[in-house]
Amino acid sequence: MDLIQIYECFCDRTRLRMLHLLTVSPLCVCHFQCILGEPQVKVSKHLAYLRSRKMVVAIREGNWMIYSLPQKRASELENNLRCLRDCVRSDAIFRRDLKKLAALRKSCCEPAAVFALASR
Amino acid sequence: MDLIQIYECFCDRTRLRMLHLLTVSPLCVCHFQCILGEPQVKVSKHLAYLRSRKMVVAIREGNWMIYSLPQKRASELENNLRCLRDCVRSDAIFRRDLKKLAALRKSCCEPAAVFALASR
DNA sequence: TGACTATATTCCTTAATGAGTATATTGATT
DNA sequence: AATCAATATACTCATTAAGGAATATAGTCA
Repeated sequence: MDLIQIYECFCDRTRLRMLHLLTVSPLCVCHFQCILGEPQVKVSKHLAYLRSRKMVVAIREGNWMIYSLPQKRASELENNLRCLRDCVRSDAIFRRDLKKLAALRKSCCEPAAVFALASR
Repeated sequence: MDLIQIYECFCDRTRLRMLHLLTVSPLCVCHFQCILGEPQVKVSKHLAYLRSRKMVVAIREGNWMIYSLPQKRASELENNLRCLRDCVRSDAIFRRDLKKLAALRKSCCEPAAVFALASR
């Protein structure tokens, strides 16, 4: 994997928050919409961007698309994701994202099956 | 310091190589030209880009401009620079850059005073 | 089949980026 | 003052990015 591509993916705040969330659990589009508070188009397009660069993979589950980090990740990606988590540990927005995610995992509407996949 | 800005600076290969080199030693424009094999404009403009985002600082030394990482660096920057060095440890281009730098430090033409500053 | 839900894609506009060419600036030297 | 060396800036062009609005697609369920 090309380092530059990783940084290109990282250099938009929305994508950064998405990737950060994906380090915790696979998620579907509606989860992102809900947690990030961003419109569907925006979420969907950023996911397409990430997908085209092999930073995430997607599988369909009925009506839902479940996005996750690739099973097998280049070490550069691993390193940078770890670094990211480190850097945002005390960042208000990223912390709130994690909280919202935790809440979703309990309360969740529908595609709760998603979270079963989190056992990677 | 804003994480996004860091990644924006990181997402061009020339800038990435520059920052990587600066983790070793302050350097002037002509050093970058020589090590990277890129024309003066390109080097100069990328340095301006980095400077405008506070990723590097510059001081004048006669005809030369000496660029270095800021003395006091945000922890995010430190983390990411460390991560970068880690990621490129076995990368051919980055390794060659380091070799060329080492060579320059011995043979160097003129603004050798630069390297005295490396004792940070 | 037809409506519905979740998601993706297209089109458009605006702004930013990267590279090259030419030119300007600034300090040093004679 | 004139010249030179090192570096910076302005201008132009092509490419990419980001967002919004509208529309398309693909599964699901009655």
